[in-house]
Amino acid sequence: MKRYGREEVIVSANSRLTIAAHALTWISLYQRQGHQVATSEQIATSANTNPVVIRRLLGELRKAGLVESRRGVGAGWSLTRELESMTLLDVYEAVEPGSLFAMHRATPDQGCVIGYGIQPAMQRVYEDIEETLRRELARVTLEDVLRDVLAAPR
Amino acid sequence: MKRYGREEVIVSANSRLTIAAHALTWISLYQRQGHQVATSEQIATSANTNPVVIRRLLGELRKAGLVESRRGVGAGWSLTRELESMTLLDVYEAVEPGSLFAMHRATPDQGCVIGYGIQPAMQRVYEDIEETLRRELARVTLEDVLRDVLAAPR
DNA sequence: GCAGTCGTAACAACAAATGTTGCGATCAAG
DNA sequence: CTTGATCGCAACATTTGTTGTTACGACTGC
Repeated sequence: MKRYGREEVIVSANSRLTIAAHALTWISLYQRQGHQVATSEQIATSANTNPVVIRRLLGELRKAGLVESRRGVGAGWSLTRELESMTLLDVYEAVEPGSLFAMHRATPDQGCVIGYGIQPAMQRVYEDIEETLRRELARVTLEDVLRDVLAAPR
Repeated sequence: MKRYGREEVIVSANSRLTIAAHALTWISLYQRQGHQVATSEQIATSANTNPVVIRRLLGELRKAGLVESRRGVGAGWSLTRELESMTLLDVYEAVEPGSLFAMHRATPDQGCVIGYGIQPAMQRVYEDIEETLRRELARVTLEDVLRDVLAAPR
C-alpha cells in the first residue's frame, strides 16, 4: 500500500504590485487630508511591513517618476501627479523586473527538432500574453483602485 | 560620494509551462514517427534536464488527463488525445499552482481605511487579469506550438 | 548642532523551483 | 520466475528571489 496525499498551501508569488498600490493610495489619501508628505514609517504601519521595504519600493516608483521624496526634518514622500494619470501598468513596470514565464534553465538540445524550435515558439506566445497583460493593467488607474478601496463595506 | 550601481540580472520566473509544452510536443512528434511511448530519459535529454523533473511534470499532466504512463519494461509516456484538443490553458492549469500576484504577507492594518479595503480591491483586479490570461492561453493549442516549432528556420 | 527621515548596504529568514540520488514497484520478455 | 528497464516517489541539495531587519551615513529644517 502506498501512502500519499500531502496537502500543500501555496504562499509565494510576489506582492510588490499590491504593496506599491497600497503605498500610492495611502499617500494620496493622506495628502487629500491636508498633509504635505507621508513617511515610510506611516505607510509601513498601514501595510504591516518594514519601513525599509516601503522605501525600497517607493525608490523604484521614484525612478519611474511617480513619487518624489524630501529628506531632512519633515521629510517624506509625495505624489508627482494625480492618481487618475497613474495606471497599474506604470506601477507594474516600475516594480516588476522580469517576465511572467521563463525558458529552460539550461539550453535544450539544439540537435533535436523540438529542442531547437521550442524557445522561439514559446517566446512568441509569451510576448503576446504579456502584451495583453499590459493592456489590462493599463486600463486600471490608481484612482480606480482608491475609489474601490473606499467603497469597501465597513 | 555615494557608491551605488549594482547591476542585477533576472534569472527566475518559472519554466514549468515551457518544459511541459516541450515534453508534450516531443511525445507527439515521437509518436508520429511510429513509436508507442516516450521515456522520461529521452525527453529529459531533449530538454536538457533531469528525468525526475520530467516525470514530476508529466505526473501532473497525467492527473489532468493529458497523458498516461505505462510501467515495467517498454514503459513510458503517451498522449491521451490529439494535440489539437490540448490548449496551453490545459497545461497551465495542470502545472501552475498559484496565482500571478500575491496579497500582503501579513494582514494590513484593519483599522486603516486603506489597509482595510486594499485587498478586496486588488483581488478584483487580479481576478480579471487572470481571467484574461486564461482566455489567451486557451487560444493556443499544442498543435499550434508544434507547428511553430517545426517551422523554425535551420 | 540636533532631530527626524531618507538612502543604501549587508545580512538573515523563508520559500519556491530545480536538480539529484536512491530505491521500491511494476511488468514484458525470455 | 528471474531479469532488466522504467516509472513513482520520497528525501535532500542547490540556487535564486522576496521579504524582513539592522545599521549607519547623508541630508535638511529648525
